[in-house]
Amino acid sequence: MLKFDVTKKSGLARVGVIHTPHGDIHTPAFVGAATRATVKALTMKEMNDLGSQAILANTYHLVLRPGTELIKKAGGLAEFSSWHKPTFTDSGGFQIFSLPNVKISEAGVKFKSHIDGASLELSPETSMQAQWNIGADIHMAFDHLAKSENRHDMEKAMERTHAWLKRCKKEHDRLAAAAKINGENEQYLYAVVQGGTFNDLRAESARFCADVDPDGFGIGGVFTADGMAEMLKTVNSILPENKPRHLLGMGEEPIDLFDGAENGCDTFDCVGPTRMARNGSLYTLDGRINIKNAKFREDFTPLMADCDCECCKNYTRAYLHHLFKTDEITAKVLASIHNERFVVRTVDNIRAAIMNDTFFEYKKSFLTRYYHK
RNA sequence: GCUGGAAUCGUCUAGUGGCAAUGACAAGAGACUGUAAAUCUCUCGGCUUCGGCCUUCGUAGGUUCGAGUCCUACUUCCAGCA
Repeated sequence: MLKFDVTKKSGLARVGVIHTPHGDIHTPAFVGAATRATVKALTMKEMNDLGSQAILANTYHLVLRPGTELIKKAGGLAEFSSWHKPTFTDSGGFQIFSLPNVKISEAGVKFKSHIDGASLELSPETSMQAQWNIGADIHMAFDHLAKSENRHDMEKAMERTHAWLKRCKKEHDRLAAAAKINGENEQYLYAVVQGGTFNDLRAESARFCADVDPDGFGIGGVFTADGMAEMLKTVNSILPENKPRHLLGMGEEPIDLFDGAENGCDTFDCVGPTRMARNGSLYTLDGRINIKNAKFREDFTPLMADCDCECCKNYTRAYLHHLFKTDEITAKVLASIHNERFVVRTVDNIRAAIMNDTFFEYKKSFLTRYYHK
């Protein structure tokens, strides 16, 4: 069983430590999105230097390339990618939502590879096997994200997620037993709570997931912050306190990190910060700026005065503007370092604030300044 | 000097009688939340009471209901020949 120590509680918010075979994660923590076993535009050294504690890779993408057997041969995700810290994998369930031409049945899901059109299937069992090959410390159960916000569809997707969760757990336990015999690292399973915007379904899903007794929980299918805090309150009041909770895919907007932590989420992952960075949208304490805007052409100040990242310590807005306008690779590197550092640090600050009982002051001052409210 | 060819929106470019005029780039702005995203969208002659109006395809004339497109002259550039 995954070891998780809660060291401080304040309402639903808490500070804790997740102990994995690749090290500890001090929570709340922001987990870097490393879909294809890399955080786009960044080296693992850069990720390490900017204070990242963990990364999350995607099973679907790694099944396509390079193949999960290869990653197993390399010694697992951490060895393969040279990220010698905790790792997560997402199950591939998100691709049900994001890819076209997906055929879903009780057995599993048929995809067309977006690379060469080849037919591909994932099921609870094959996703678990793939994730064990990849060898991340923490796996997500293979879940069904509904595309529709229609209650009937949402309920169906939730029920399927629950049925699949039982199969995930069974397969995971089987693989865990085999790994134990072989003396391999333990790997852990998070159940994924679904239910969309319907809090009664969310509550039902939370109870179901808790009963399956996984190592922790993912909270999935959240696409806007509207009603999120209330939903998390519902879910996290039901989930057992002694297991970690991961808010899947949220963190592009700082308010989501605050609302998430306040309502009992321990880890976050989001592609937003690095994607924003590659597209020139950069975080500052006064809100996001588009560094490509003409007004930054002769702005010789740092991107963000109070930032301790490699980018802000060494370069000006005018230089970043120039790198973006000339489409230099370094533009994306520096921007990614900054945005990733910004969210990692924000969540680190949230952790410290919960610890010091200053969370609400910090939240208020941060959000007031960031959103100009 | 002669003979061809060419001049179009910041740049390159489409256009061979109905055109404010094609495409790309550049420029300006916006979007992005478990990454089919180093991606995508919009604007890009001026004015507008959003119906239009005005000014535009090297310059000046001409033919025509109508000219970026045809004719004449000129200017500039390119190629070949001297």
